[in-house]
Amino acid sequence: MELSTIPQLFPAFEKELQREIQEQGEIRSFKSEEQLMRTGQYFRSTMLILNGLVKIYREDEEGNEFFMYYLQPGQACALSMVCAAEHKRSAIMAKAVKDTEIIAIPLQYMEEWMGKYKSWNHFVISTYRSRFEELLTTIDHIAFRGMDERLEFYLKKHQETMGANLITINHQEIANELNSSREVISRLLKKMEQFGKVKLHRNAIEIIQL
Amino acid sequence: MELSTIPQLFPAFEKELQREIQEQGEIRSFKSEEQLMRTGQYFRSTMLILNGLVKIYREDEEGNEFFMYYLQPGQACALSMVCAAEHKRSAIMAKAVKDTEIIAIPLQYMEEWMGKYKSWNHFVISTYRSRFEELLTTIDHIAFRGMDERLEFYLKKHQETMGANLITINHQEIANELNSSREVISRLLKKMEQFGKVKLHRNAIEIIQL
DNA sequence: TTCAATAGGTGACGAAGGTCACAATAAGGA
DNA sequence: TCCTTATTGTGACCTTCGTCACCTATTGAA
Repeated sequence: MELSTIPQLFPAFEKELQREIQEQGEIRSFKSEEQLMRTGQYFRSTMLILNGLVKIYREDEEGNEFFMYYLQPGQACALSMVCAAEHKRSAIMAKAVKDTEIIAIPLQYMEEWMGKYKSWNHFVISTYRSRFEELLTTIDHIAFRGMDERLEFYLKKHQETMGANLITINHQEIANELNSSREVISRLLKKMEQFGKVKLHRNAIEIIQL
Repeated sequence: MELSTIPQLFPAFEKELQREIQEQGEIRSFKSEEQLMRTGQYFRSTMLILNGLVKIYREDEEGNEFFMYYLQPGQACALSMVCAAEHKRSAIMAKAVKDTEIIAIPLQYMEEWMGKYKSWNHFVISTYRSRFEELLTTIDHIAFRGMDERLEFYLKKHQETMGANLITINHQEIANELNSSREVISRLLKKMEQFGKVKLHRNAIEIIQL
């Protein structure tokens, strides 16, 4: 990647800020399936996604994980901002779903830039905003919807984010991400197949009509 | 209230900012039970709570409401910030639970002050932060916990926020706020009474031991 | 090709929680 | 006091979902 991608991904940032990011930020690479953040971890930096794709999960004490939203290139992890700023443990887990590169911004710069660069300030705030809305949507689903609707929504999100109609995932993983069980997901998928919404394959689900 | 309370409630704000708030902000009063914000409404201002107490709810299309968190004097509604800034409809509902006064800050100042006053900037960001955490806690509860635990948590929050062991509320209202049904809440409360955790009265619940 | 591992299918069952019907108890007016 | 209304209690029943047991199908390595 290097010198070209920062201006491309963050065109709204001042030239000077783009330069500082490149100077002070530390690039880290993660293989697909690798964890970027673990629940309980402390942060001394926030992370901007350069390429790849990241999923954000909430975990409980028993290790149940619960998928909340995707992070794409050009976005930042709002939680890493919260945690770094408040010196708190991470309450979430982040996992790469493709090979992913991020750039880690140390806390000190993150704060310094807030006063120094308008665009950074705006970026931080709009990151909070958009994640706030994602969380509200998530709450809607688990509070008001049944597993069938949640599964459809999950597949739809996956489809949009990946830009593909063939989702390569198995039932067990979906169950984990929705905090449900494999059998339930299998049954619901079967029903969706009967309604012509999807076509089931081994290790893959083909979206027909959602 | 008037000229004294702003410095008291927002001591971190610059004198000049406190003055501007008083000049540009519009004070509004709400009786207990009155709605401050409705789902679907547009905002042109954000609101700071001066006194009283406000509850924030998520609503779905069928009018089910779902309690998320309290707002107390000295706090701001993060959602009104999001909505005002993005010119979006409100996705939440706010209701006064005591007689409440707020001060409404028009969008233009809210944005102007972001650059002008460090303390305002910090206030906005820390408002997002704390509400973010509240939402995560809420998600935890509905994703991982049963109704029994959620009810206990609900009562505990109520107790802490009101600073009283006697909660005047009926079972139906609790059910609404937890998006459950009256019978379920009645049964769970009965069970809690048998365990000596609460004592039930008409229109009131007395907290013994949670 | 054989076998073990992985993925998915299915029936039985139980627990949590929602719904319905209706009884029992206040509380508050007329 | 008597009647109406609001609140709470309770049993019966249903749906959704989680769990268990066990089966079948696919795949890939030995």
